[in-house]
Amino acid sequence: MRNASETRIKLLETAIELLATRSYHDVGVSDVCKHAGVTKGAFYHHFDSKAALFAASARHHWEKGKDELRAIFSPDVPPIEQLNRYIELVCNKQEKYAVPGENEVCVCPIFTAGGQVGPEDVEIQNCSRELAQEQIKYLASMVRGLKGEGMLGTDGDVTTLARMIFQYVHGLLTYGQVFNDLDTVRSDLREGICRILNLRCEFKSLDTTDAA
Amino acid sequence: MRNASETRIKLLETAIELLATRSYHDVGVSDVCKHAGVTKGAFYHHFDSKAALFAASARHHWEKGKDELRAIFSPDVPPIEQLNRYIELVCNKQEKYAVPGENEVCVCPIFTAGGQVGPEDVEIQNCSRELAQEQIKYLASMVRGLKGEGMLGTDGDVTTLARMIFQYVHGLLTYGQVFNDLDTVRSDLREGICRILNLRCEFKSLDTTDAA
DNA sequence: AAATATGCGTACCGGTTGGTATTTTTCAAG
DNA sequence: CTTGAAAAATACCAACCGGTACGCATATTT
Repeated sequence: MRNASETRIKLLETAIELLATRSYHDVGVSDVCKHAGVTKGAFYHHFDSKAALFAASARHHWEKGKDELRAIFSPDVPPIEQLNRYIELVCNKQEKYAVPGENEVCVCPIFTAGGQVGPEDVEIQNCSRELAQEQIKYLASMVRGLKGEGMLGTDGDVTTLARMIFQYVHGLLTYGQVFNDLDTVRSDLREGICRILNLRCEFKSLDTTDAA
Repeated sequence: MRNASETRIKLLETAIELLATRSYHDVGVSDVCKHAGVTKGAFYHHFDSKAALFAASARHHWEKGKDELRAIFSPDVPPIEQLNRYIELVCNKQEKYAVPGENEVCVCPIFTAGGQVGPEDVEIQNCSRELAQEQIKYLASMVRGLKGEGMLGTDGDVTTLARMIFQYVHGLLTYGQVFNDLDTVRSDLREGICRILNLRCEFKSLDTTDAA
């Protein structure tokens, strides 16, 4: 009777890990078990179903990363710096979850899964929507900040812009995954976001001291 | 022995149709057969495998739509009009393949499938990449046109911009599919593309007579 | 210490799915 | 009309996968 919550967490994190580079259907319960070093008996002791695992897994992953997000999008951080850190965060995730040589690029496992299951898997879809919206909220606060400091060339609804960034980043990552091309992801990420925001040229550089 | 090529085409088109609203794994060979009104015997007479069907299906779909694309991106059509027609095309696909009430939004079946299969399904992935690149080429010619007429606010590499539009549209459609929200797709599509292109405000309207 | 509950392993089941073997039908050439 | 090959139907299989039954060990309770 080893530590129960430890096993549970191991399963949760293994699930997300595998989902980052493979599709929902490609990641089987047995896969997760094998990688987590437990058996199916243990699995179904902790979770009711495969869908339940991935929903719980997504929420766990989100909660774990929430502090990081809060730190990045904190009001203490200047908006332009928030943007830089967000971009850096996306890149860091690549290094963390991608498998160099095999799967160079990983997507947002939560949101992607939402698009890979049918309407019968309501649990997954709801989770996907919910967390996407939360992420967009954080982005919106950043956009509001940038707008407040007059860094956006053209006007635009804050929420719409945040949603567009989310959409773009997701599309970019999918592109990167299909082409297995991390370099393009890296180079397009910043420019794509800046274009959507219509960020004034003088603020586009990495150097945040420009903002002064 | 009914018309052989007819059944073959029926299978090809049924496959794409189903793939537009469901994931690659959710669309079974039996599904395709049932919807196409043939049996598995007929199916495996025409195709070697499920992967072969979808690869062929994607190419067929692409070839069928190529004339339309050529018409839209023809040098005879003013660039701004090309953009309008492209946006309209994406919306029209929605009306054609989406299932109102159930699946409001459909994604590009070819490219999406590429992200849903693992590296073992090389056939599908290659096809996905190939056709994505072709589509980007068409977009690039449009971007080049817009740039040539000085309609783009900031400078940018033509191919990069085309790729970004592709990425964005794909991300937007996935978003629409997950949230089952066609309205957002419609409203974000134009604005998102215009922002990526940084299209000068005076050309943003639908009315192409502005360009004069 | 007996009783009980929890954590987890082993073995297995039922349904689905991609794919095959075999037969029947259809059509066209000789 | 015969023949032969393509087209398509029927029936079937092996593999896989999500899920279950059940047993056993370790902890917790009484």
